[in-house]
Amino acid sequence: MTAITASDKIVLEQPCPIRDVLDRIGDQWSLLILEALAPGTLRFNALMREIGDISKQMLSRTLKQLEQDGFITRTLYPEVPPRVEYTLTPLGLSFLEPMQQLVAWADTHHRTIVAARIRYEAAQTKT
Amino acid sequence: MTAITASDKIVLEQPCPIRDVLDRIGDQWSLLILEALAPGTLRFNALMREIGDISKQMLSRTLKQLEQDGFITRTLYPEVPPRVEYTLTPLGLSFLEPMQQLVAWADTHHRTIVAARIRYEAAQTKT
DNA sequence: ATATACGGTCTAAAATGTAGACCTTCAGAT
DNA sequence: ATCTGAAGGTCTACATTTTAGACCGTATAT
Repeated sequence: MTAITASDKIVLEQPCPIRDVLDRIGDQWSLLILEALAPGTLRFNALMREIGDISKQMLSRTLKQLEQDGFITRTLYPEVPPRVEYTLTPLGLSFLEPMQQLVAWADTHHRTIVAARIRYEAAQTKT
Repeated sequence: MTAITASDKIVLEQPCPIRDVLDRIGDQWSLLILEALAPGTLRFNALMREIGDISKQMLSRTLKQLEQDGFITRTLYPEVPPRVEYTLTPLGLSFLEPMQQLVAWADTHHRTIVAARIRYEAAQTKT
């Protein structure tokens, strides 16, 4: 299911193009990272702070994947201490539009969803 | 991160509404299931066949979560053998629109993504 | 002298996902 | 009469993924 195998080989393409893309961005962190980068370039630790509860390893891995797929660029400034900046590419920027629609939908409907959860829980509890 | 704890209690709401929603639908299977239900009602095993490589357990669990959150309804017809139908609710239907945009984006850009992977791999390979 | 920040990697442990056996009941094939 | 298969799941054991946290090197601030 993942696009990186144990031996770290890149799976270049999967049978279904839709799944190929959704599998990559439909994980726990990708959307959150892209959203964090929407306002502009950020450094590694700034991203960690922005997202709040992601582990370094997952941030590092997910950034690498997003870079592989061309959503972001990684720029290393060989200073000391090193500075690394992550920026959305044109592809990443173009992705923002459908993603913002999703975010807008989430914002509009989350009350309804919370209500559904309460209703569901109530239905389970009785009996 | 998940909305269901080990003791199967429902987490009714999370601090950030966007994450509350994205966490739920941003897993491996939710989008795929909603997409499969877009054309109309489907039964459990029909969904399995439609999606192809989902395990029974994950299908069962994900459907339960989607039902909790009000995206789908589950209707059990107490026949023998039992028939269970899953259908999008109005909320689920309203979600289709932003999701289709995402799918359309994926369809449009997946060639670019595959190209980016090839470029990345080439860049890694040379020493 | 010590602590902190930078951007990670590594390891061990915890959480999550998978495959496949199993359950009940009935219809249809042998 | 017996066996098979399908329905919609659950349960268990195993595999994979994620997490938390130590560690690395250098340099500035205290």
